[in-house]
Amino acid sequence: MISIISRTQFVLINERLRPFGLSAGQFPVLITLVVRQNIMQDTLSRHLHIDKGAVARSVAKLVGAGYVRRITDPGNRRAVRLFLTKKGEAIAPELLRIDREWEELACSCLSPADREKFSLLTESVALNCRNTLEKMEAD
Amino acid sequence: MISIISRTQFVLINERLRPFGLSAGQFPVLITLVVRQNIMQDTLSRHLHIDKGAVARSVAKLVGAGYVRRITDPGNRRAVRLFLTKKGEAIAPELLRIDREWEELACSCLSPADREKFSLLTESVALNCRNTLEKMEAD
DNA sequence: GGATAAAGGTTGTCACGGCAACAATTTAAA
DNA sequence: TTTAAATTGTTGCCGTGACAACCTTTATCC
Repeated sequence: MISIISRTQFVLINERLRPFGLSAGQFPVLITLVVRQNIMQDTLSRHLHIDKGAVARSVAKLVGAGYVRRITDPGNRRAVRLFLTKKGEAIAPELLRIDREWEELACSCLSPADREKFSLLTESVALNCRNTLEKMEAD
Repeated sequence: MISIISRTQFVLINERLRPFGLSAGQFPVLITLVVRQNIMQDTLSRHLHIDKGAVARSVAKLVGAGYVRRITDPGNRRAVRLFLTKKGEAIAPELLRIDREWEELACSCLSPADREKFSLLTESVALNCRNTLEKMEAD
């Protein structure tokens, strides 16, 4: 069931981002940068629990499409800091709207109390999954 | 958060199926056949909400690996009916165990009441997602 | 019976994330 | 100070599901 939800999100986001020349893979990175800029790719990768390689590719696409700039970190030449461009900032409201649209599409069948509950439980499970998996990988 | 859970499941199932020469993409099909055989690919696709092409590929792999047989439907030459082979039946207990392992990994952080709640809410959301998306596609 | 539409499965193409390997840089340890 | 380990980002490869197009068969309609 979980993967149905996940896949459906992918389809919707893909469709909504197409007019911007983007696709679903770039959404998590973009929406994170809308909320907070000046972060490294590695931070993004860890925050989103997405593989470094995938983040790098996503960022490369966003840079290529003109929505994101990379600035080399002044204190660490390996690292880059990510910022939205003007073009990126211009679509931020639409990205947030798409995010809410998805939320509404997914949870319109739930009462407000159940929405809150679902959100909390989902977060618990997600973090538990990551923690357990990381523990297993350390073994 | 939902995609984190989904991706984690993928990683775990991938690892658990590797000794059988299989991967996560085949798991939904296999586990469905453990529960119920003699179904068509199209039925599988609709039941799992996975694209026909993806199901066809998954089935092809399972057939190639010796876990599943295809029998042409006696009343409809387009359709095939899917059955587990002896080899497939032999690993059925392990598949069910893996399924439970995943469930435990994901939900070990929840109380039994919350597990039940999460399961119900997830199912509601998933079906709502599919229904809404299909309605959108009909427009 | 013939024409058209729908159904069941196959194959091509694409973008995606995971895993792995790598290079360059930075940090930690000896 | 030197060496080893860790960090940051890049690229290769793989399997996956979505979308599309296609072929054959079946169903529907006139």
